[in-house]
Amino acid sequence: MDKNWLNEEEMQLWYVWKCTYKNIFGRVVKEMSETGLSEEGDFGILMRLVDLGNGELRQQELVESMEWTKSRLSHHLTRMEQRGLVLRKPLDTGNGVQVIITSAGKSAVDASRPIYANAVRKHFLDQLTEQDMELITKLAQRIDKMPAD
Amino acid sequence: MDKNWLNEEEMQLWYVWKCTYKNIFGRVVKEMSETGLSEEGDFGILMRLVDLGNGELRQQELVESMEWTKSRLSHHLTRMEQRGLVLRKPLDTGNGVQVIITSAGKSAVDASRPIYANAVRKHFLDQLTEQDMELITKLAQRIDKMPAD
DNA sequence: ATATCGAAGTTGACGCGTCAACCTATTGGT
DNA sequence: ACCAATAGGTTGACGCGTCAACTTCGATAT
Repeated sequence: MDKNWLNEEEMQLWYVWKCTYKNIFGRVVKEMSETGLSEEGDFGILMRLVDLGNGELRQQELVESMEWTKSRLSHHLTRMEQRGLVLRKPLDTGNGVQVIITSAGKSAVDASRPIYANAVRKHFLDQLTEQDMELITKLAQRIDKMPAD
Repeated sequence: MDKNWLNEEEMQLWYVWKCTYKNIFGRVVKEMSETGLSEEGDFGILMRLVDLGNGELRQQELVESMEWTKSRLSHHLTRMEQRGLVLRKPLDTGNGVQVIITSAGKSAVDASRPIYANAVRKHFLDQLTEQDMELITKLAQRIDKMPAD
């Protein structure tokens, strides 16, 4: 009963939680890989461009909506630009950069959407009972409320 | 009701789940950072060396126990060796490498254990209801049973 | 002995994230 | 008009993971 160590069960629960997350997320990522787009980055960005901005958004808006750092986004956009998924255009009205989806980007996100939806359903949503969903929502609220310290 | 898209609630639940994980894990990682050891890698390896092997283990045993690839472990050990946390010695009995914790490694893991325990409790265990724990356990079983495809 | 095969590790290249430093417009105060 | 501060982005270095290619050392069969 050492207060300074985790006992077997505590360790186990922590471990199981991490594994479960990684399994689910890993499976979704794996199914997404056939689309050539990554789940968090590529797909997240392209989807936002289309759904929120009808094809284009300011870089700053993307940063806020994704809760990424500007650095991370900048790096990622550079890579996506090289792959021909988006292009960047300096705003004429002063500071700022407009991110615009290319036709290749549009095709990619269109093709990926059903695959994404299926993967998330199959590996996550379909595995949850109604009660599970409620618990997850409540847990999320509790965690959100906690100071990150 | 497009079967090929995720609707608002589905999207939301998936998002919330990912955020919750990242929040919890991120907070634990952050508290660990003051120890100079990473949670998954450094601490996981050192802890296993001590608890499973009384200070040393074969690289292959580490690989199995951590469920890492040998490549990942090799890279990580190279970095840890450079930091003076472990050292590697070729086995005289043929193939294989023995990983041995250094005194610096031992001190580091000793000092980190309580910090780790506190962080996991504070940000994870203490936030869970009995019901949540059950959810996690049951979900894990369901997920494990599923073929990864 | 020899050829083969598999187990154990290493290596290099690449994509991803973070961090700190930096650049350059715009804005607000005096 | 001028100076400082801030907002918006970029860049370079570094650690981390993955993947594929490669080495090296047994074990096993012939």
